[in-house]
Amino acid sequence: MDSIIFGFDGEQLTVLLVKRGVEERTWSLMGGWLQPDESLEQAAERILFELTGLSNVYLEQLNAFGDPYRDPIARTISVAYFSLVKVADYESKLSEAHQASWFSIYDLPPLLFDHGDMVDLAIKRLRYIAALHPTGFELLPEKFTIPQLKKLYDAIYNTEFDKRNFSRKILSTNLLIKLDEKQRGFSKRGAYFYQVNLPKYQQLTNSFLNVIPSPDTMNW
Amino acid sequence: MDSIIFGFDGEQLTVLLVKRGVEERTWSLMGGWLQPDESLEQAAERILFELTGLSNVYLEQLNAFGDPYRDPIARTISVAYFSLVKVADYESKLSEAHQASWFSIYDLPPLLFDHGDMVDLAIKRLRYIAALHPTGFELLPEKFTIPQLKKLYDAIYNTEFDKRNFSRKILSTNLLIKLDEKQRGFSKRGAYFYQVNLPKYQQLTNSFLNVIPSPDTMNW
DNA sequence: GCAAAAGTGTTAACAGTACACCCATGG
DNA sequence: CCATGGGTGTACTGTTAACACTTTTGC
Repeated sequence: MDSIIFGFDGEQLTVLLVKRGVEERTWSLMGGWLQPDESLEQAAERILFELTGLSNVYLEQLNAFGDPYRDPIARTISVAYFSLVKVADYESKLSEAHQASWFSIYDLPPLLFDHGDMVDLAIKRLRYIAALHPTGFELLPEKFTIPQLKKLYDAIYNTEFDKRNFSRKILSTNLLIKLDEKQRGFSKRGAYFYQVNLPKYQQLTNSFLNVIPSPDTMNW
Repeated sequence: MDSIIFGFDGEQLTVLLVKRGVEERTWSLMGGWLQPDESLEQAAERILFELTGLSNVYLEQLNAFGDPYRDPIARTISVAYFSLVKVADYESKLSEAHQASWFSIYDLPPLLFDHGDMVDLAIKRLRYIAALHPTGFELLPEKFTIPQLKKLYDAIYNTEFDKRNFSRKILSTNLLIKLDEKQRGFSKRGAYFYQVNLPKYQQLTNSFLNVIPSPDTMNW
């Protein structure tokens, strides 16, 4: 069981890596073993919690990896999960037991076994999901500004979105609630904070894979 | 390892089920065990081949299922694959060793273990994928007509698409090559056969998960 | 008062939707 | 000659995409 943990530091989309193994020379994904009475998802939650102290986090099964030679020592199957965490919540909760560190997805070190493939696939999946559904909030604090959200999407897709179209599109979902408060200290004018309309958002997340096109609405 | 095998009989979207287990009283998905030197995908291909004699088939990992009590006898993890097969190719290749039979997805018998969940998830995934990418061809013979294709999509989504809009959308992908030949015997006028522009299609399939939105092209 | 980021509106092109008629042919 | 399914076109509507100027405020 391995975990691809995504974060966002305000500029870069990042992945959390640890030093693991006997030699502790190479970086790897956070991982662990499935316990006898755990479901896969429970194990993924536990592993995430052990490293970050976080629970109630966006978590999704990515894929099972089972190349017979992926681990040169023993034949193992790994089910990879990926999660989106709010880096601010995490901060110092980072378990001291692991040497863990965030890396930009555009500047990763060599990784153990097939962990590089896992990260690549996770990035693809994240891009895929985030393009179809408004998921970005999962990587931002409770309160965030539209420019922050745009920077996140810029980072995910390594591009630059048009801020006018971007904010129109986001706001048209009616998923964001504008707060009276402004972000201070970053820009002179200050940007309004927003927060997610949680009930509405959760209704959506439950059904990402449930969306059935109505007649003539296929989207090729 | 379990396999959700989809087919299309011209009217209904169907799933291939077998009688398995000691008592052979309940239906189940086709499954098998991973061999020591096989990758997951190789195992899925082998299992599919053993039952249907087919290879070179659309095959995709669905999910790993690992509820601790999914199999009441032993703790097992199952990686489920789903595949789309051309029923016509298959026909009598059906291995006699297994009692196998096609069921409409709208009329399934009770299934072993969590196989019902697997099928449900596979149907969702198929709907999801087919709405975003032109995959339907995988379930039809080499040569097929537009009305056949429309019937397939009607069956997948349990709805009725508008034939004018449907054919315009399909043809606008430029993925279909019109043949000179007409289907005879089914309708009086006869419908033209088409076949897939394979190179173009394969380029696409390789990148279903690679599609990166260009700026301002997110699709919420 | 100016630099830097926030915020907002308009237009043109395109895609999606709804809808109806003619065509070819076997019987 | 008529019933059945095959094939096509058009007008309307909504969405996407491209683009530029004004506002606020810390310094």
